[in-house]
Amino acid sequence: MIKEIPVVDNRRISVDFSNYEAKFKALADQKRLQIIYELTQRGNTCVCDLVEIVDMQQSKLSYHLKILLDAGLIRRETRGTWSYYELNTDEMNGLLSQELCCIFRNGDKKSGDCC
Amino acid sequence: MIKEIPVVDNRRISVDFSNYEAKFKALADQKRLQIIYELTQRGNTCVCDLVEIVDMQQSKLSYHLKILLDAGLIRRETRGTWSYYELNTDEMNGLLSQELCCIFRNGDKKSGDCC
DNA sequence: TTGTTATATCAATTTATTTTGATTAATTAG
DNA sequence: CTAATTAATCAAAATAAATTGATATAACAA
Repeated sequence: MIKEIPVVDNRRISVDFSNYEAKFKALADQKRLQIIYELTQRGNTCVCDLVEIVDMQQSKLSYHLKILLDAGLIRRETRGTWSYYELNTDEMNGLLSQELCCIFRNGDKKSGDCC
Repeated sequence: MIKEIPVVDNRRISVDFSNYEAKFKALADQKRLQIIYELTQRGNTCVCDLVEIVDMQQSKLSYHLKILLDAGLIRRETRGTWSYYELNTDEMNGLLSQELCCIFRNGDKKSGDCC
């Protein structure tokens, strides 16, 4: 069988795909999906509450929040000794389909709410 | 600080989130994203071609294709000794945003193509 | 200051995933 | 039949990610 040698744009693959890899990796865990689900439902939430909501030991929760934060899927806001986390709506909406609305993302500004 | 004890629906989390976990896990790898990208561009593609396109050894490619197949993100069709893989359009479109059109998914039937 | 709370980080361990090369199974060609 | 080809699977090794308990840091209260 005679084949064309395909041209593969390696720069794109290494630069661009790694970005998506980090984001999907952050989503690729049930505990983190649960965290995202709760943030989708509740909006801005204190870690002190999240510990109980997701029933996870503190250092473990902190580890998973960091992965979501580093991937840019959530945002942190610190008030005193408290940390509050919320979804990064733009990132999540740019990544996930409308069908996941109210599970792992919220509505778009334009099209309004979805649930 | 007085807190409400939150009610967490554990059945939902274990049953439902695990399904999404598997799908996002399948997406959480640069090599698999590259495979998906190529299938998005090319449509139905033979493994014999894919080996060269993504420049990956055969057993490794087979391993990654299986992960995508098991997650339901792609479909296989066998003709003789050849295997052809293509995107599972419905699954990918139900999962990923319109913004990822022509990278990791294609257009919807209704709204037409996106690139 | 001293003690307490909230949360992040660290190091060690455990667990899961990926890679590799070899083998197997199925199909086809000679 | 025998040899060659395609692609899946297997077991071992290598790599990566998650869990745990302990510690560190910073803010605040007494």
